[in-house]
Amino acid sequence: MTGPTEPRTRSRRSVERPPVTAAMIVEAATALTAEGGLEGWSTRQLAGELEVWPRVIYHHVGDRDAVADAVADRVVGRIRVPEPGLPWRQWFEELLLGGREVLRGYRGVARRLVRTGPILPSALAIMDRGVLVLRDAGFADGATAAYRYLTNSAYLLVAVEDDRAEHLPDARARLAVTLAAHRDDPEHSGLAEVGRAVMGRGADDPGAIRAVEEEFYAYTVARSLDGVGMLLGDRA
Amino acid sequence: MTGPTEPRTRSRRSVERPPVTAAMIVEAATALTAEGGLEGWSTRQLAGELEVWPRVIYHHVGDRDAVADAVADRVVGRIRVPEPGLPWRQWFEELLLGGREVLRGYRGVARRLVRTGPILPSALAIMDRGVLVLRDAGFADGATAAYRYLTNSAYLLVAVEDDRAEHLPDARARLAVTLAAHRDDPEHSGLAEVGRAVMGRGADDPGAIRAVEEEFYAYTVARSLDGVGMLLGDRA
DNA sequence: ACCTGAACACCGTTCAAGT
DNA sequence: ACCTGAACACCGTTCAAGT
Repeated sequence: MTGPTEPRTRSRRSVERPPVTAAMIVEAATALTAEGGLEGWSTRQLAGELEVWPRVIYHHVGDRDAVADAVADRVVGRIRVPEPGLPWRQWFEELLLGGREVLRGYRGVARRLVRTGPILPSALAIMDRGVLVLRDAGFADGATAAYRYLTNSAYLLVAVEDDRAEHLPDARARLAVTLAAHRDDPEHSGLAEVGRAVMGRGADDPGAIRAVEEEFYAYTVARSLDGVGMLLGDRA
Repeated sequence: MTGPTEPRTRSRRSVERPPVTAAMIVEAATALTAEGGLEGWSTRQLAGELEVWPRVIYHHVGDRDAVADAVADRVVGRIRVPEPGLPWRQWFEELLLGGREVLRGYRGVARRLVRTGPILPSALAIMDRGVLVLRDAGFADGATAAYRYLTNSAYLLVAVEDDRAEHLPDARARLAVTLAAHRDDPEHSGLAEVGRAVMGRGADDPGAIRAVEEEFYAYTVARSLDGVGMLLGDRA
């Protein structure tokens, strides 16, 4: 109903401010993503942030999907590509542990990264290096599959972490209650096992939760590296 | 504006039809999910399908999230739990390959399954058996982590397959073009590697695409089983 | 208890002009 | 070329009654 600016001096933006550019739109969208995730803002909010009408977004960048792709590309571009020459296992440990730090700051980008893959130019650049690292390590024809497997494993786990943070802040509590109900239940001794494993940690303290998440992420990366490592005959 | 029925005889549902129940709502939502995925229907469409006003959904089941949870629980309940007594590796191969068949019929459920985990009663029942299988195989305290890792690896991959089917029907073509541009590019020899791997397959034919997806899913399951297997000292 | 209408506060996207 | 207004066709959810 009312325009995007509030004092409504009508020509305020066009007179007092530089014209909006595509870069400014992506910049603002990236900031909104840092706050509420890639699905946490609307095109209308983004337009409001820049004090323009929604139509301007379409003019400079495109629809919501195009803006989201641009944000994802920017964020993935911040992932540091490890030094070439490192042993393949260490190269991927650095990429995947470092990548998580970047991606978790922009919820929803991990999911999009895995979905679109090397369609994002920044993801393509990383893949280029990673496949070479694996080829040099002796994976031969299997380098592409191994690369997809390793990055999928890790970044998909980041995507679930994002999902849980976004949708179910109380899910841990619900789960704890469910599992506690089966603790010492002889009919479901598998669940009792899980219950003991989950309850042992301080499930209340957010710091402890983060530590458990990080531990499971490291576990995931390690198991996946072990899994592809066996293709080389690495039986360490 | 107009009511949910079209002939608009106003009392049609209440006179000619049995009252709507929670089970009917979940049934209809499951059918809509089979058609367009878990995010592919709205509460208003669901109400329209049952020829009632949207408010009725809330009365019997709850909000959109509650309906989606109920659908996910129903779908996960259709996953066949393998025989106990199978070797652990074979038990998980059957669970994860069979689970994919069920989940792919209801796009979006895999993502929700991984996000909510054993909060879904049907997922809890499977976890109960799976953790026991791993404990009996000798994983001891590591059974819970191994269970989460194995099911995450597999079902998260199903979730991306769903995502790609839903959001980017033309993504394969875009990727093929991107990679083809770097084929035989000496500056990006890693990408050339990928290009050769991707182009080798008939990327046009949908049957070939499905076969490639299935092959990568089997690869993922195998590598993840290898990865946790190393924890047992399985160096086959 | 179950359902009807209608409303509230949003979406993404597009049309048709304006400067 | 860039931006304004306004509209179109949707959302999920809730209010206030009706039977």
